[in-house]
Amino acid sequence: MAEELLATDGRVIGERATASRQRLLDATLELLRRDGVLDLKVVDITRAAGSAPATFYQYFSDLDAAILALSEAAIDDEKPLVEFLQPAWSTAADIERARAFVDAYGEYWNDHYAVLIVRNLKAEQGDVVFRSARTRANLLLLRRMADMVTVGQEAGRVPSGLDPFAAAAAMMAMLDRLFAYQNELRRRGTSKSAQRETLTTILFQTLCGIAP
Amino acid sequence: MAEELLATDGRVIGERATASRQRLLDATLELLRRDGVLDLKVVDITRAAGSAPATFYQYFSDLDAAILALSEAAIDDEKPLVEFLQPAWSTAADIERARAFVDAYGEYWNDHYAVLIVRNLKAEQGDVVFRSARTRANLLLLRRMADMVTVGQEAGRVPSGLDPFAAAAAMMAMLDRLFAYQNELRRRGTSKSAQRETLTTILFQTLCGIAP
DNA sequence: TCGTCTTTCTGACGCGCCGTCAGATCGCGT
DNA sequence: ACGCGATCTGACGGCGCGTCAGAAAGACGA
Repeated sequence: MAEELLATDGRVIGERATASRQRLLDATLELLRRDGVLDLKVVDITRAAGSAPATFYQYFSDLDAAILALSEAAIDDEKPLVEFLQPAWSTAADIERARAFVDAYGEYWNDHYAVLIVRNLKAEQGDVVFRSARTRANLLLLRRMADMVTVGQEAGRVPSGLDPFAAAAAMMAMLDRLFAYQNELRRRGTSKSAQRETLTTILFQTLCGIAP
Repeated sequence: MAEELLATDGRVIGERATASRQRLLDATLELLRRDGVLDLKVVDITRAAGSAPATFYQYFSDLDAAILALSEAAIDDEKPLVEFLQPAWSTAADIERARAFVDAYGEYWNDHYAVLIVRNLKAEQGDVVFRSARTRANLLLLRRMADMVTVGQEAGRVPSGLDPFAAAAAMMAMLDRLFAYQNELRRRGTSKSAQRETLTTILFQTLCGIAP
């Protein structure tokens, strides 16, 4: 652990510098939450962190580098979610585990939405570095889900027309956007719990092949 | 039709001005495709359109306004998709219509992804204008899908745990990201047709309640 | 306590884009 | 050919970017 953090000039940084770097990251996250990427400015970040603009460039080559660092931090919180997916759901009783997974994913998304939105944007626009960050973040979950589909297919519960990995990706896509439509749903009078229940049902049915 | 287009100062614009405006929109779209939002600059747009920077501001109050105009244009191409959803799929034979819908949606997304990505980003970040644009674009489809779920529930094919509108939103979310994971899928060796088949199956099963 | 060396921070600068305004240019109607 | 509304533009002040040389802050031995 205690990764050897580097400054942009390549030198290993000490304790004080690490603290400064972290203050900059904190400020970046806060402003990203408040203003969104499009209005994110390094001057504002350094103002918020109480340092000079030049300091920012000592630790990050540009804004992207800082956002990427935040993305990497988010990955750590995604990994534990895989626990909900193994062993594979196989009986109707496993619906509880599906519900727990949906809840946990929602919480994860809620904690990190500001960063995840940007990471996904960059990945979709073809940025290789961000794409690889997303892949690294999602691959564990994707693989588990794909395995669940395969298991379900072997048991004859899941339609053989499903490509396991594509189905997993479809479910991730659905979850990734769990909150994208939240306001529309709220306005239509759909409660949060109805939304959660709906996602659970679709997920369970698709991955496990059993309609609750 | 032939909307009365306005300049930023409120006057109705004539033929020549409309052409200029359109040239600016075309350039905006092209650069949006090529560089993404984050690197989109009005100087570049006007350079590409062969006019002075000031001209841009004659027709759009800022970059957002131009992107919004592009979003509105995309809506027209989304509306026809509703035809695939009515009347509601009710028999196993309707799977063909589901497949056609998935294809059509994919094509629609392909034509407009650059704009749609930005529209969704803005909507997710709380921009009211863009959120309303997205709602207007999606509401027809969402309503139809929700109706299909209700019909399926009444026929006892679809789990009653599904909230019709939330399920529709989940399917839209999944489709919205049809291409977000495309590269990951391609790299894993999942063919385009397998992906299409998978989406069709999930969509059909969720909305219609029949596993193909 | 002091001097020196290393680490870390910063003020200031040149550059390029933003958004605005006053005035130039266009082209239609007569 | 002239006049006038419609349309376009060059130029400008302001601001954020990213860089660099050097200042400040600690660490450490004497």
